[in-house]
Amino acid sequence: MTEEFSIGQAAKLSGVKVTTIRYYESVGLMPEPRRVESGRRIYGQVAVDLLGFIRHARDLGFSVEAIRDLIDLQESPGTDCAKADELARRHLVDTQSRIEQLRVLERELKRMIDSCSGGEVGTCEIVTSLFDHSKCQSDHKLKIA
Amino acid sequence: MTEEFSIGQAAKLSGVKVTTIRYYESVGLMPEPRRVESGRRIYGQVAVDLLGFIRHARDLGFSVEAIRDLIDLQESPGTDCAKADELARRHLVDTQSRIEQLRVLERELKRMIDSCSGGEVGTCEIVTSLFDHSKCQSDHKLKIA
DNA sequence: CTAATTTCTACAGCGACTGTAGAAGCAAGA
DNA sequence: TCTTGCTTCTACAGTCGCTGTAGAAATTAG
Repeated sequence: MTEEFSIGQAAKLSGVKVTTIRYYESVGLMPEPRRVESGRRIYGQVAVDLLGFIRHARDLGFSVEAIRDLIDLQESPGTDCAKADELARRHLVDTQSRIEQLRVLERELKRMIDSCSGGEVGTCEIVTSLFDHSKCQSDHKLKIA
Repeated sequence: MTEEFSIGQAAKLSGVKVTTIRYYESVGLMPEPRRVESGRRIYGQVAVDLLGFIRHARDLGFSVEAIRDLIDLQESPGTDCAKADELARRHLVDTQSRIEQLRVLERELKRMIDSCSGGEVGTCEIVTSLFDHSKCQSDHKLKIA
């Protein structure tokens, strides 16, 4: 006989919080589980594994939408995995460009902090350089994701 | 006589969208502007500069809360700039740790993509490694900010 | 048996906006 | 003058990925 878990046990086993599990169900990422007579959810090992999959993918920064796609893929194991590859690659590209953005911010912040010599706000480089657009190259092109 | 700008002109000059300007006003980041008789907002150069300041700070990833602090500081120019320095430093630390997180993700995504040799989803490394927890070191410790 | 914990539903809130709807103002061309 | 089309106005809902709240019912531990 296969094991059955309460939502709390599933949460502990998968590392996904109880409330988050219910949220995933509400947005259709998790299938609706069976219930005991009183209405409480019961999960089997398959559901717990799926939760682990979701958590792992979220840890890797995949959006819920992307995870939905990955689950769909995973549920038709005969398919070519080009789609999964593409999802991962796109996500990699996103990640890399986000890193690039943040590195520009890092440089600019360091510059601001370095040129702040203490003293008064009126002459503080950190404050004035925010007003003075021209000192910075990191404008417009960047979006904070 | 000082120039006056409509919200649309202020938006163009500052690079902050019209709707976003109204949003900043609604959360108290921008002061309530004067209005013409019909109710339309009018802005002066000072307000436009402030919008530029806000945009620049947002581009640098400062939260609206942090910007509120920076504006308060900037409005009392006799103060010591230690607070601004601290805000910038904390933001730098946040930025750097975010970069570190993303680098871990980048490595893991690359590993997944490299080990995917095409073929079927059932054996695809991208899908299976999401199920197989143990292959990855980037768990639990990371939070997607 | 009681107290504590878990679970349930339904809804509001977070941050930083963006989008929608419907009304009113305003400038330029026919 | 009329019309067309742009801008602006308010107020509210939606985005994402949850988290927190309230109040009730079920279960478990002592």
